[in-house]
Amino acid sequence: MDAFFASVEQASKPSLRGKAVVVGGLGPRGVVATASYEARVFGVHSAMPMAQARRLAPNAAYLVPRFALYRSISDQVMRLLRALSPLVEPLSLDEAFVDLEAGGTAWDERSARLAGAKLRADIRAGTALTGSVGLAASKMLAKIASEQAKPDGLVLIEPGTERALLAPLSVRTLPGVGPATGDHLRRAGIHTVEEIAEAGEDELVRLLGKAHGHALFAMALARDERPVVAERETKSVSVEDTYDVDIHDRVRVGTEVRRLADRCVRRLRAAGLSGRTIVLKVRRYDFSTLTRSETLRGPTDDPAVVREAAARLLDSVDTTGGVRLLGVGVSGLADYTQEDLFAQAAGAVADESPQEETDAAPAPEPEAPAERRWPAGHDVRHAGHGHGWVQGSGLGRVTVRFETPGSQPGRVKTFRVDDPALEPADPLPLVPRPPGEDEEDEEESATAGGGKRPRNR
DNA sequence: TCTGGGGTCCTTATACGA
DNA sequence: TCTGTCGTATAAGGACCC
Repeated sequence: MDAFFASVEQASKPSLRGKAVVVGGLGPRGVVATASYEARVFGVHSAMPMAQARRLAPNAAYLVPRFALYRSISDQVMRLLRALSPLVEPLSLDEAFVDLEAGGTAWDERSARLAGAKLRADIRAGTALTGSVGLAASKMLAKIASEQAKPDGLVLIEPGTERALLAPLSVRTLPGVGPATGDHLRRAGIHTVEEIAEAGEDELVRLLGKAHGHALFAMALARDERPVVAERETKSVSVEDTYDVDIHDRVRVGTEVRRLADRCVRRLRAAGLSGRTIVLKVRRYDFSTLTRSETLRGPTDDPAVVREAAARLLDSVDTTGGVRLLGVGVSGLADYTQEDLFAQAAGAVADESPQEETDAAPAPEPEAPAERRWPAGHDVRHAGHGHGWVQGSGLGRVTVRFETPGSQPGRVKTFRVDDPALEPADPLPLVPRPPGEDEEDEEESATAGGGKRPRNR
């Protein structure tokens, strides 16, 4: 999908169409998740600090991500993909590999182009969004093709042309070559894919190590036999928070770690998993990151056990100077939920207390700041004016634009944050549902994260 | 106002039992 | 009995991806 989060927001908010839209964390330490193509013109891109984005594009619309909505649209698109083949490998909410041959959907260039074109049309009809398609003989090449196809295009790499096509490209186009490996190669005088091939396998292994070296050399020769795998098992579950200001108080650090442990266990249990290894992550004031881990004698999903392990791990960490991020994770997963006697014995019987605080919004209670109660971009309903979305809030006021996916760009009105006529609302479908076709069991209605969740992530 | 959150995989060091 | 070695777990850190 093209600029997925930003495109969803534009589709759901007519006044933002054709405008620079930036979706990401709005706090002092937020980063950009997705920038619309209009915003990219200003140099804004993913992973950029929000502060920098605001300097580059001060007039863009800045919105917090609405994952529940994106997930429901993602599910819709993935369903279209699974109609093409049972072999669908999602990479994220907005990207997936499909083995068209295995699905019997395509067997040559012509049939592949047809399938790709139809898919793009179906996506547009079903979601009002554009998606790009890359068609090729391997995952790596399909991925590169889809990058070239963006936005709103289709690219097919013809068999036999692969190596010539790769040769002049930057090493950074190959999957697995990021900033560090890119620098490494550059210092060795290797800038293009062709130069990787010329360097030879031994040299690459010497430069980058065994796994990476062999893999990269194969990629450079357009050799990639990795199969499309539909179901991948989850290997770890973790949660982490970056705090708006560094935490110095050791007691506060302890309570945060406990909260994170509880949240992590809730996710673990929701997935029907338990795990043996508990991991604590600490990012300090200077951005140095360290992890401490401990492996239990058996898998657990007991909040008290995880909490106490995390607390023990914290004991071995120096937090003077302050911490900016804390995280708790569980790995070494077992897919069955087993009450483990050893692990349980390790934790006191002070079991079962973490039933408060739902996974989602961290309790926007009475005196929550306006920005928390009315997050920018979220939908609302006003008794008199109908459906709209929060354009901004603060100082006791909330500004709402009244429009819906199918309407003309709407009007803006401002209310007091405690106006009783105003209440949060669920997102509306981006495409009007054809009458008489209520979607049956898969009813997820683009609402909050309820309902079933994909087995992974 | 520098730098999110959720993952995966690899490398290196160390400990330990056969 | 002593010593080296081999394979496997564990722990910590890094790179990468979306």
